[in-house]
Amino acid sequence: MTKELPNRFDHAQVCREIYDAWQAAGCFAAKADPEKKPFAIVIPPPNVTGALHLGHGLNNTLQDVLIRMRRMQGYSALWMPGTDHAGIATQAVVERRLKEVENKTRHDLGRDALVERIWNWKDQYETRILNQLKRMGCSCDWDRVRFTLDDVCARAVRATFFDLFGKQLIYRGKKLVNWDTFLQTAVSDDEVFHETIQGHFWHYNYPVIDPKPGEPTEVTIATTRPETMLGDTAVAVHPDPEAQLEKIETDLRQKLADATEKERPDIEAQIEAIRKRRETHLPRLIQLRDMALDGRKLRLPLLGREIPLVADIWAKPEMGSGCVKVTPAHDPNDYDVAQRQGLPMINILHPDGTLNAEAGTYEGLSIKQAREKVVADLENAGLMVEIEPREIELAHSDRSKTAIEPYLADQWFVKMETLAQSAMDAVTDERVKIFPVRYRKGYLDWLSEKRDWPVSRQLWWGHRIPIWTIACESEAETTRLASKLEALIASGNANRLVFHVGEDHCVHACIRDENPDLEKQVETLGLVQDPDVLDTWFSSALWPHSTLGWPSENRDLKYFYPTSTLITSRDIITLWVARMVLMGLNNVGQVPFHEVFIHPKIMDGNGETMSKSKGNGVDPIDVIDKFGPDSLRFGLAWIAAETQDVRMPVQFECPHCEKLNDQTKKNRQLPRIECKHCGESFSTQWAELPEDLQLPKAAVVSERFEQARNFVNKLWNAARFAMLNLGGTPTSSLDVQALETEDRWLLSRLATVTEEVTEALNHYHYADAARALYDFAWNEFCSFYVEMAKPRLADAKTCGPTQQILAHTLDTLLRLLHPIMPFVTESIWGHLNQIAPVRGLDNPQPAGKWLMLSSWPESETSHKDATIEQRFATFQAVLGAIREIRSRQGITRDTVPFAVRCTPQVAELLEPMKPFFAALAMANSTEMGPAVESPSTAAHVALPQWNIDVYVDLEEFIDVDAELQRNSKLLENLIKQISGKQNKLANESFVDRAPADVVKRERDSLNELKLQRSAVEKAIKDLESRRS
RNA sequence: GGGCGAUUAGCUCAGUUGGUUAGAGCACCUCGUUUACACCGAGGGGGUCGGGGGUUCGAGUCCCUCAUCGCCCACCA
Repeated sequence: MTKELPNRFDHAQVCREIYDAWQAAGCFAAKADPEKKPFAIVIPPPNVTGALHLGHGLNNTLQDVLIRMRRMQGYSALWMPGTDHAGIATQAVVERRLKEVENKTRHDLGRDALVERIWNWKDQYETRILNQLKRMGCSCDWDRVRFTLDDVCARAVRATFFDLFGKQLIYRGKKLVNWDTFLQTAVSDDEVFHETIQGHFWHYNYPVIDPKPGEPTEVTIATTRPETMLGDTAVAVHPDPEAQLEKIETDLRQKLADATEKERPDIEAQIEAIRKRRETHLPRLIQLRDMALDGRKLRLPLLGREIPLVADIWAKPEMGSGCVKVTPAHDPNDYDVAQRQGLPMINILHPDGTLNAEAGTYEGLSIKQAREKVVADLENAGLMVEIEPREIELAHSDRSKTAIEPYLADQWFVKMETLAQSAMDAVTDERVKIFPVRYRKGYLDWLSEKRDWPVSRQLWWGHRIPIWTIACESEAETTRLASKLEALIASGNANRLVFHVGEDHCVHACIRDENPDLEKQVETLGLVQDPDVLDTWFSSALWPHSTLGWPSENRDLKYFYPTSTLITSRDIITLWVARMVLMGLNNVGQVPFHEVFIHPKIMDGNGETMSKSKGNGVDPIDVIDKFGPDSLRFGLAWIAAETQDVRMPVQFECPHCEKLNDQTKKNRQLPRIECKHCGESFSTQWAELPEDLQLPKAAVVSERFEQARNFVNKLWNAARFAMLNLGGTPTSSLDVQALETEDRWLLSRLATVTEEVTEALNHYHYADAARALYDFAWNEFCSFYVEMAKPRLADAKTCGPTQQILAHTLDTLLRLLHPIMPFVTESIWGHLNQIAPVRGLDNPQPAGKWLMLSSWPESETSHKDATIEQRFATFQAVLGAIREIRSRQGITRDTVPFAVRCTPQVAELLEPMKPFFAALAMANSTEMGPAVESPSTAAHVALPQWNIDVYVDLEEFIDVDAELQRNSKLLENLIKQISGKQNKLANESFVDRAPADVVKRERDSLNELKLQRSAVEKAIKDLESRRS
């Protein structure tokens, strides 16, 4: 059977079979096993908005590597899978699709029908996402798949809301929200992006009502949004402009004192501007301030409303006219002013962005229309002073790509004071450790602001807020209703219903679990359920315990919670990680996880983050199809170092010639591209026209995975070699100390690598683990041991131990590589089990059926032997020297004689390696030892760090000129190094102050270099005499 | 404006507490199809470690500064 093994690992064929077999054998199932220690990871639930890209590929690879290692280490390892409903993002995608395909809005469909559509979308993408994870080899416990909107998570959400509401940690308040007029919902700050557009700065006047003699008759203000003046409720001036200007000047002077030469002119100009302003503006500002304190009013243009002039610190005397209009319902800062000054707040917008009745004659206009009309009317009224072009940053909704309007709305908030503090404490006292540690700061800073968390969203897709509200007419009615609700609570609903009386006689009742009867009774009293849903992060925050069944007490929750590690990306440390910590503490009383690992982000070739909308995202499936899942995983682990993000240039794979075309900013959004190699056209994800869709579509991949693919193949072929040679492997115990140098070297290295890999993975140093394994497997196991094993396997006397060591090393290597490359290792394991089922050195044992369930290797520290490793390194160096000479001299087929000048100890050590010089470098040793001198026909390589000279006697092969040239270069280099070291050692302070061992090392090194120099000089002399 | 990070070979990145001649993969050059592997093997070329200053016997590594780039937070009448 082994002869039939193909010379390439057929991932397309094999991986599915292996994955299905693992699943059928129950390898992924995690049980609360009291005999084992628990180890749990909850997946950061991917959004069901779309398919996974390479960033998710990295995230999930790292989780799977860890969970597989822990499983092998004997933990009861749970990887909890699931997806996130991603509230606004998913609703926006579905609504956009609805608009594009059917030209309908959500209002045409209605709430239930839209939500049903979104569920369909979710089903489709959840299936796709879970399938992507499976193709990647993720060993999640698939029987436990959760969705943040499913019944289990819903119970947790309602229990949490009920609890917080009962503790008065959830309250209702007004807040200016970012209003998306297209989706007609509030969007969070994180879902807003800013775009610089060319706009204007309009300066116009507000007339003063009944100005006294000497007083200004009007106040000039400036705005980029003139239409909002319809909602103005005041104009503000600074309460103490003189002191404020003085303070600014003082600060600037301070800055000037510390400034560099380069900064000075700029600061000086600023100081000058402030001084000038004191002359030009200050008297008038003081006058206005006095008028404000006097309670004077202004006439709001166009609408004619009287509005007060107020003194408030928001107005900056150093800017513009020094006065600012106040529109509390449509500007966050103005909102603060209104709070301070007790001003009314006038909302001038309908939810769809058109103006409402407050706008008077402007009612019904869109914002754009209103702006044009307001500007025109101001000009007609002769109030416009100046229109100044200006670049402005305009807020846009990330979801609908339309402009954001600040909008005053009733919202539910979570009080953060105590919750945030608890989450800060958990990190400060290291109950939760964050790696790399630098991310702690951002976490703590964000939480320390303790800003209340607005949790309501005006959406249809999400957890409906479990609050029923009624606005009563009077105090008396409120009291009556309260007693009815109390009676309802007393009738056996104590843990199910709670209510609070809010402002304006509003009564809010919260129902804990889904309970149609109770809901009906509450609704009979006239209360109506809040139409809003919760912020998606509310349910995500519960993920570590809600997925384990909280609030119901159960074995799994007890056993697996707190979970062990959270592996995620840095952009959601605050939004998600911090909130999980505080919710976990509030609900369960314990942190949700002990450690958090923040991994790098994957950027495209231009250093931009990958995203679907930019068209630079890579579907892991494309990479898997081309390179195989093991290559994807190894390639990702290889780059997962902790310092920084990684650029991964992306290519289109031409479906005609399979060659790669670079993806650029220019071509990444084109529907069709012409292959630069074969000239044929192919389509991309952006294809829409029928003629484009006809074309074959290009997979988007990155050549970064070629290295990993080659490594998989290398391992596969090393295993193939083993298969061909391991028939009849002995199963007796081996005395390791009695083995040959190369055996002990390999076992020593294996012990070291085992330790390094284990240690690296324990500290999330994935790249280190991948590199250690790559180097060992390729350079040491394949390039040396396997090559050296060939002659030994052919000899009946040495065959047995060699087979045993080969089998054992391959066995251990497979275990170590398995978490990173599960498929190819499991496949090889199956073959190995047929040819050499019993493996080991000291009391060999039959191997288990599944590699994935076998044990993680322990480092055999007794095998570690620094002397042996040193000796072997000497051998490698001499071998390298011979190979270098052969290559330089262009000798390809002939066997050459060589001699080595070295200490007697080295000679003794090299003696048994003689056959390997023949096998690995086609070279026969003539002489080794201190007495060896350069033959006149020799090419020479010096190994200063070993105090060795290697001579290859080339006789008629020698290319004298080439050799001379090389030796001169060598000599030059040696002289440079010698003089460097001599200078160093001549430096008294170095000799005095540097540690003795460092100085000694330098001295020894210098002596060796000098020996080398004379050897090279002699070689040159010989060569020259030969030439002449 | 505040914070964090980055700048090392043509490209993408490593470089552990400061200490021999700074590494890897890809790309490049030369040679080679010996029965695991051409997705291979052997060898090679290529770096003033972003600029400047400092600490130190000694700096890619520590400190200051400048430049460029990226991310996060705040703000932007």
